[in-house]
Amino acid sequence: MLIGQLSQRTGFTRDTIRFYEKHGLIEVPPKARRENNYKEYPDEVLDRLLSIKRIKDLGFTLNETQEILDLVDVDRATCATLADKVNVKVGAIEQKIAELIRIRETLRTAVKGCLNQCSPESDAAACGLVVAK
Amino acid sequence: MLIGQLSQRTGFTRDTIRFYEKHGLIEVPPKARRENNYKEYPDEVLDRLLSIKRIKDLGFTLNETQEILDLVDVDRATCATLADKVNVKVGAIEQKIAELIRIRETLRTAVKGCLNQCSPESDAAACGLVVAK
DNA sequence: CTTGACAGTGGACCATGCTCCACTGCTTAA
DNA sequence: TTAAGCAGTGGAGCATGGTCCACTGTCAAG
Repeated sequence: MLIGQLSQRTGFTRDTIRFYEKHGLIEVPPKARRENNYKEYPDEVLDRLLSIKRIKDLGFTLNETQEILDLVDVDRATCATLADKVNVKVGAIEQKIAELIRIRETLRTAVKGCLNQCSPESDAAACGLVVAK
Repeated sequence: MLIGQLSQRTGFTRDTIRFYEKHGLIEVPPKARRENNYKEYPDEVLDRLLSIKRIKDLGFTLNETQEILDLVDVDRATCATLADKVNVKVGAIEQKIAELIRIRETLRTAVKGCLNQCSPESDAAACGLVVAK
């Protein structure tokens, strides 16, 4: 399969696919060239790209994505190992959620405090809504 | 005040303060130089940096931070205007939270599905925990 | 007088994840 | 034959938020 096909089937642009190739997320066997020097991507690369898409959509970075794929492909990881990795990520996500909730509450509280103290036309510099007093 | 003092009092490194200066988050009056060419930062810069710190800690980007400060300092914004801006940010934060929760649930579901189907020693490639099948 | 700590400037570099560009070569249809 | 469209390569550039480095100048203590 040529890169255009691969692009169509995965939704990644050619540039993105080449970017992934540069960065080792996908590999093309060095021999996989047509006579005209075009790369012939094997079906496994298609699968790999679809996996990358799935994993990325789950909020993993490209580095993490590569780690996960290597865990599975290279290290032939067990379900337990992979589940551990996913659980670590779940923990990280929960921290982020907690942090965002904290920030949201701070902002909400600040707005409420402003509404109580100030008229809508008050000078924002004075009420300490966001800016330090 | 010299930059070292400013750094101590704000917790920003000199490099960071200079970075903010380059990018227009803080401004030093061109005349504010000692004879030896050292910059004499007025107290307003200290306040400004403390505001930047507060706003950044609330999850705003540097660009947003600058916009907020300009709104207050340059446009002498009202509380209503600023509160609007903050509410927009709250909305954005809520979207992020929702997205993270969605991802967390997907991951949790995947792990559960794996636990049901596979023994811990099963080959991770087979169970579709994360990798596309 | 020398040494260290501080000040100044400009620019390079880091991670992240692409995106775009230039320049070239191959293929295919009108 | 010529033009469009796809393929290849290498490298630059973008946004974000710094960090670090080199090189130079100044100041204060011993």
